[in-house]
Amino acid sequence: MVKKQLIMEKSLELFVENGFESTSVQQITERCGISKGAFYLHFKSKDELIYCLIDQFMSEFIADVERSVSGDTPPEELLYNFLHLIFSEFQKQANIAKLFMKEQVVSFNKDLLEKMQMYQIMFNRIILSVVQRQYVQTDKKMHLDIVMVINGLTKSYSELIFLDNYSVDLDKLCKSIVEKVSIIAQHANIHTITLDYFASTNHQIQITRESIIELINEVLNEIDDHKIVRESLVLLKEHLKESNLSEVLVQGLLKNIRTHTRCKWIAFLYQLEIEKEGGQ
Amino acid sequence: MVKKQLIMEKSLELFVENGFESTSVQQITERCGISKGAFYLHFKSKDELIYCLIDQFMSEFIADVERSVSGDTPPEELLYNFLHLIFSEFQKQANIAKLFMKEQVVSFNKDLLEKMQMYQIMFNRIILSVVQRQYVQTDKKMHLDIVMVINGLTKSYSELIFLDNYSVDLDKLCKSIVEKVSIIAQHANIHTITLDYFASTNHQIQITRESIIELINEVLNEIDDHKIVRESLVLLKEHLKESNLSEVLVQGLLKNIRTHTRCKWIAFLYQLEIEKEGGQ
DNA sequence: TATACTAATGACTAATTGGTCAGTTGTCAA
DNA sequence: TTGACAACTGACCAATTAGTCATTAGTATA
Repeated sequence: MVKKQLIMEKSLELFVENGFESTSVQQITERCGISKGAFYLHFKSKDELIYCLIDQFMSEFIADVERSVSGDTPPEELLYNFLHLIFSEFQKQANIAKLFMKEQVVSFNKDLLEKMQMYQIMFNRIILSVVQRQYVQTDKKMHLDIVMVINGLTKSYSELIFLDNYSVDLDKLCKSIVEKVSIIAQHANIHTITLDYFASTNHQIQITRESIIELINEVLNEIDDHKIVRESLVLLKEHLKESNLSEVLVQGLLKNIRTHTRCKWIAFLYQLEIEKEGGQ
Repeated sequence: MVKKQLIMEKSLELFVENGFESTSVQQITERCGISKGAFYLHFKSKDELIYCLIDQFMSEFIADVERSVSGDTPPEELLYNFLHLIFSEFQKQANIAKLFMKEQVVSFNKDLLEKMQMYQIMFNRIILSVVQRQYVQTDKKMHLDIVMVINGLTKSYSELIFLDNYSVDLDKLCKSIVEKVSIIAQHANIHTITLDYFASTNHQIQITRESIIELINEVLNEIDDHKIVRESLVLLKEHLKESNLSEVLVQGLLKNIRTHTRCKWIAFLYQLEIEKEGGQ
């Protein structure tokens, strides 16, 4: 399995350097010092590689972001925590962050495109929930515009830092963005986006119990170690079908699996699903 | 020459649909209903096509932007004018605007990359000059951060409107952005970017008299009609070498050529060059 | 009609692409 | 030493690519 990681790392470098389309499998295998056949031992196709690369990063990333602004954070620290996590995660995974900034949606296959869209929506949802909690005083009509401001500032500062290699003090940067957003939340009156935008994009994302079960099965096939994680997953899967566990037990099981990187995404979707059920 | 325009239009469509790398010359010629040979009658290579496409749009775009915030605009309207021009220009040239948002710098050849970088710097300079004039009261240390805010907001709202097809009232949108930026200019205190960033990027852009003369010669070869434009260009070229005209005459000649789309860029660079000279 | 010219064609090439698979290598246990 | 097995190789394939060029079509002038 270590070779698979090697391929992912080296190919990521090449994608950042030359773009996805312009990087050939040949180039990847050369940089890895392996043969072409070895590549196809680990990935069914070049498309699967890019899909893996993005999915692995994004599922973990979104789940981390979600946790950084979870219920037990004081409302006034939400945005700061959110920003800090994003920028430090970008710093840790500089290559894939750059790939996201440079390469855009074009030229990805349909599956990946849909997935990306879903991540985008989830991301916006998280930001919206941050805004709703941190800026309770602000008129709700402004909330979506504030989401746009956060999105825009994050984007332009990210590019400055990671593409232009401008070095800043992370703490100061986050504080400065929080300051700007807070000022706007306090004083701005003109809003341009209405909730129908979110409504129109939200219904596109379909999380079903079946899709989560499928995901769990996938992960169960992949991990062999970690008895606790395996058994928790099995129990959670059971619960999805039969609803045979109390809430507190489910929360415990979710905490069990969240430590495993491959499960963060499942935990996130699971939480969303049971919240949806509870709300109805 | 009408066929060249056809190629540019149709190829632009395809680039937006599939990306630059994934669009083959074959596809372009098919959509145009012409043969492969005909394509290479108008463009030396596929690279030249994309270069033309971007350069033609950008040179005109930047020059228009620059004019929209020129000296005779009341300071309090500068940012509004700037934003309004950008968004309405994007609306007019929706396809190429989308291309810029979707396709990023990767996979372009070196020449084009340098050019793009130059445009980016010019763009930032224009925004900075807007900020400096409209927000004179604001601490200068905040100016670059305000530039970042404008950049970020423009970017995220553009994507919302042009990629997600969210329709908004242009006037209201611009007012809302101006409001946000003004609020930040008034209240924000934490700044994260220092002028050394601009200093470090600015020296990269080298406009020499020779390069302007070269540009003028290029355009002279391309346009046959328009006697006034031709003669103005020749006189301006002379003046670059000999400095034989008074400032007021030069300004008049610049006004003569600015009406011609292919000359807007030259006029812009020329203005920059003579200002540089005057300042020294 | 004959000539001269440009505009346009599309079969062609050489190179590269993603992907395959018969065969080789290395590493175990028996 | 043998045999079984998985990891790995790289020559190979069909498809596609950007770009070329001998040929043809169309048109204006003589």
